[in-house]
Amino acid sequence: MTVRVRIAPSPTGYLHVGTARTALYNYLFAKKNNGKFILRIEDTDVERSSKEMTDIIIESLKWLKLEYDEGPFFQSDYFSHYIDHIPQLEKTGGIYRCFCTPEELEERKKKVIEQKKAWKYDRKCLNLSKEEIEKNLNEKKPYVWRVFIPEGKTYFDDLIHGRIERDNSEIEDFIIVRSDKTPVYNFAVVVDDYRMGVTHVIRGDDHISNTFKQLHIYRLFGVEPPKFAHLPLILDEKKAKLSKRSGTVSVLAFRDMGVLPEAFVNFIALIGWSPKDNREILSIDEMIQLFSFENVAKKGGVFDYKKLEWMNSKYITKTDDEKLYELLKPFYKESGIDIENFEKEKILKIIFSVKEKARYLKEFPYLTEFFFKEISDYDKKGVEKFFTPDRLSHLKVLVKELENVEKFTSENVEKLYKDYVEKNGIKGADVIHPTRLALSGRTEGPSLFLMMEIFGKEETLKRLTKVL
RNA sequence: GUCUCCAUCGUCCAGUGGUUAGGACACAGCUCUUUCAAGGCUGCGACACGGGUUCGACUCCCGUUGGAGACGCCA
Repeated sequence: MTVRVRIAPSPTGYLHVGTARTALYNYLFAKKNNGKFILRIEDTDVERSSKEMTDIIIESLKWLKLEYDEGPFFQSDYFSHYIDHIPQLEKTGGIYRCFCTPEELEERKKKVIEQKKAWKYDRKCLNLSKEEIEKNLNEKKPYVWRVFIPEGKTYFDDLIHGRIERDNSEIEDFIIVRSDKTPVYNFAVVVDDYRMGVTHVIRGDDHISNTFKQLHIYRLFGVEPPKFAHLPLILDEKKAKLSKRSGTVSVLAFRDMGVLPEAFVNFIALIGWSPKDNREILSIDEMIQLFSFENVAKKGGVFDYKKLEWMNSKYITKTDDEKLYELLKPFYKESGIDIENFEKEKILKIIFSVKEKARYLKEFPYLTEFFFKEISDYDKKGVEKFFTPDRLSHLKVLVKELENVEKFTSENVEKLYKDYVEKNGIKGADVIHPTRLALSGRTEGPSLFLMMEIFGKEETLKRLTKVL
């Protein structure tokens, strides 16, 4: 039997980091087993679903390079389809009409909770007589369909947790069809997963309680349920389920910060899973190779921004300059610099000069902005420290010598500085720091001699002369 | 509150009866260096607790405690 898995986000918000990781694990499992990865949009909540969000979800998946083999399918396209199954289920005697209004329910629920008891639907409509039902129907009273939960126990063997069991008395007679005839999540999921031949349901463990309900629907259909794997949740610093309130959770927000998709995927993969040998940097192919539920943790994991930063900087460092050039265009544009207006070779060198420092692509413009604009203000402390009379007098001499350099390469410039320092018995820092400050206005930055080469002779001399 | 899940360094993971309990991030120090980073080295730092089982428990069982999740005509 070929493996078929799905990711089933609801288009009521951006693609969440947690959903992204669920998608990743589904993807890894599918690829590992030569199976199919399906995208299904769970939009049965018409009120809260939107086309924009659907587009964002698709765009997010695309950015992550988690390509789906089938879909996207939309549950809203099958609305009538779900209801078609009701007569079949009714015949089993496993579902029943409930005419209780939300208001009535609310009232009864309140009373029960006041007595500090757990609320569960009280089955008021379970044993309505044929006549009563007819009467209600004739009066056009709205009703929902509920599943009757018999006595006993419900259990399943989770691929990650092992057997999970729950007494049926803990499961209420839940609703599968709303009074407006639309299916509720638990019902739509079962119908779809079955229709699509989903073999493994891999989802967050916040769905465990839904699984029990869904199992009862499978039972009524007389159909073998799929295998389940409930993933531990991704947590925030406070160890609560990661949510909008926890900070940035939208996948595209990470893209916009300049996180590389490969780094992001690598990072989220490692929350809740790791290869046996503790490797940290893994390509998607390696992950596919190594993925197994045996290595998936049961415990929820905190989303550690610091580690993401570290990993992203690793990926940036190893990305080649040409590729970075392409990726960086929008980030520079956003800060008002059109790098395509400059000589590409020069931009490539600029990128190279700071790529080991950047943690996010977004940092490049700031890290390199002095290459693109004249310096008007110099670091205050730096000025006090480095623009002293003695140091400036050295610079003055250096400027003259620099003028005579024919090939203005970092090697040649460096040699010139080294020779000068030795000849005059001073410290390299005494001329290097003032030079850096004059060129960039900063006390820190890329390798100085490389900077000089990038600026070229003319611009270097211009900037140096300006501070003398 | 009820039910379910979970429990190794601050954080993410290794560890599946006998280990000096390992790696990574973070943090601190040292080193390298023209600066900041990066790199290299070192350090700090954990088996929640209590009972069993066993010759022997971080590893198995049971409790306790703690944390999380679910308790919608949301998904």
